[in-house]
Amino acid sequence: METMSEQKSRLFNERGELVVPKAVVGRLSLYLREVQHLIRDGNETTNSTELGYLLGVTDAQVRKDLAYFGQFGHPGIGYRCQELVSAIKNIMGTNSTWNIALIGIGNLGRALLRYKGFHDQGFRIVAAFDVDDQVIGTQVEGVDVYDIHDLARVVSDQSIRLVAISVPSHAAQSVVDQVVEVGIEGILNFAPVTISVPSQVRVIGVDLAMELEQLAFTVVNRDSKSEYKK
Amino acid sequence: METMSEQKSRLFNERGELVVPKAVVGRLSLYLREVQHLIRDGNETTNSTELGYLLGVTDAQVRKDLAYFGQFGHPGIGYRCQELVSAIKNIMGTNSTWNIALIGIGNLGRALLRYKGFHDQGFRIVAAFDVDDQVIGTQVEGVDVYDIHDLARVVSDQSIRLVAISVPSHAAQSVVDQVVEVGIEGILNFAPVTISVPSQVRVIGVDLAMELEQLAFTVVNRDSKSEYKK
DNA sequence: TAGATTGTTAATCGATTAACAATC
DNA sequence: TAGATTGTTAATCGATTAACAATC
Repeated sequence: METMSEQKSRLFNERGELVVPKAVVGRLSLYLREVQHLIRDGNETTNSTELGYLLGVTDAQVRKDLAYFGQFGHPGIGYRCQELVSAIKNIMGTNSTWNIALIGIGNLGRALLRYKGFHDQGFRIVAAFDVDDQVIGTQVEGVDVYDIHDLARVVSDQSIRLVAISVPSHAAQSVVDQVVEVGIEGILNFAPVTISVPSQVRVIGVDLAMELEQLAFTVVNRDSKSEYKK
Repeated sequence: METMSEQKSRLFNERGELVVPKAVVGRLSLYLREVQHLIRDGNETTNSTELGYLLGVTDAQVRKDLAYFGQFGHPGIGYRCQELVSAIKNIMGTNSTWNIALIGIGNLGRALLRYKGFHDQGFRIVAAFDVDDQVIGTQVEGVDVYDIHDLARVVSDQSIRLVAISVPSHAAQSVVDQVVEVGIEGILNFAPVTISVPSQVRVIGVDLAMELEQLAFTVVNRDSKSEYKK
């Protein structure tokens, strides 16, 4: 591909494999969040030492992480906050808005519908789905609730590529199969079960009980040394 | 410490530092979840190959991960599911129930109060806190809602060591300071901001918008190779 | 210019995998 | 016993850090 952008050629090697360590991708979101806060606080520029301090990593790591994606630092100056935010958003694909479908209007589903944080980062829940006749056809937080059977049509009409799934565990795999069927590319799964998808579909699982478990572990096995600063 | 248990002596080195890689701790919860499912499906034993398949890691890694904490496999047989579950729960500190306080009764807070998944894994939200006079003194999902000023008393009365914080971002640090003040040991932070705590307090942050960002990245930068199986 | 800070290379550190003797 | 599978060592692989020439 001769027309491949410079950015892409940095992210992939000759075999078409993503060459950015997974850990770096995780930190990218954190950089974005911190730089956005710095802007809100009136900062024009920042630098690897400051960002490293905010994230609890070394300055060398900050520079190396960002350098995977191009050269947007300025020697002697640092990183211009606005520039950095828009560069990271470009990399993450959040410079334009993503339409999201939410499946499962239980307590968590409703909380997600009302959650303001998504919008600020370029995500918009534009459709909700459920199996309960009581809610189908109504609106929740201004979002239409559809029968899950209308999935294909709504996904196509609204150009939806990502879904959030907040259905009971026992229903999760069946819902996943349905969203995969209609061509969804990424799934945010809140059901505490492992789901199977074809290799071209991406899944991120959020298991709230598991997070508490991790916390319990770090508290129980706390020691003198490790410092979780920030 | 002569009386230190064998388990503990495996987890810490001579300098009192935790010697288990962070990544292993993350997988421990996943092992627990999968083995519990295997039990539900009627399995008595499992093995490193099966667990590796379920988690998407190698069999060697499963054995090495579990071996950090002791020898609970049986050569020629594998791992007895019940045994493994209770071993992992012991390690994670979830063999007995943890009392949790929830701070911030907004949409997400209410969803957390109603979430059934915590209880199954040994967590119980026993008290909720807010600043809104309308809800203070009432019950939500059978849980008393207190004024945040009663934090010290309730935390002490109910032996609360962990809190979940679901307040608006701008209020998060102030709430954190208050829970630290009353001796809370671990914080699950749902506010999308970095918070500061003294080094003895543990924090895990869950940022829902960030999870969607990660998902968007993997979808946008998808390539032929990487397979996120399961 | 002098001072600051990047991007990148090479060295270090840590985590994963392969292989296999020990064990049931 | 033969077959299966562990726990562990050594080899490999990948990620982090230190150092510094290049640059503003």
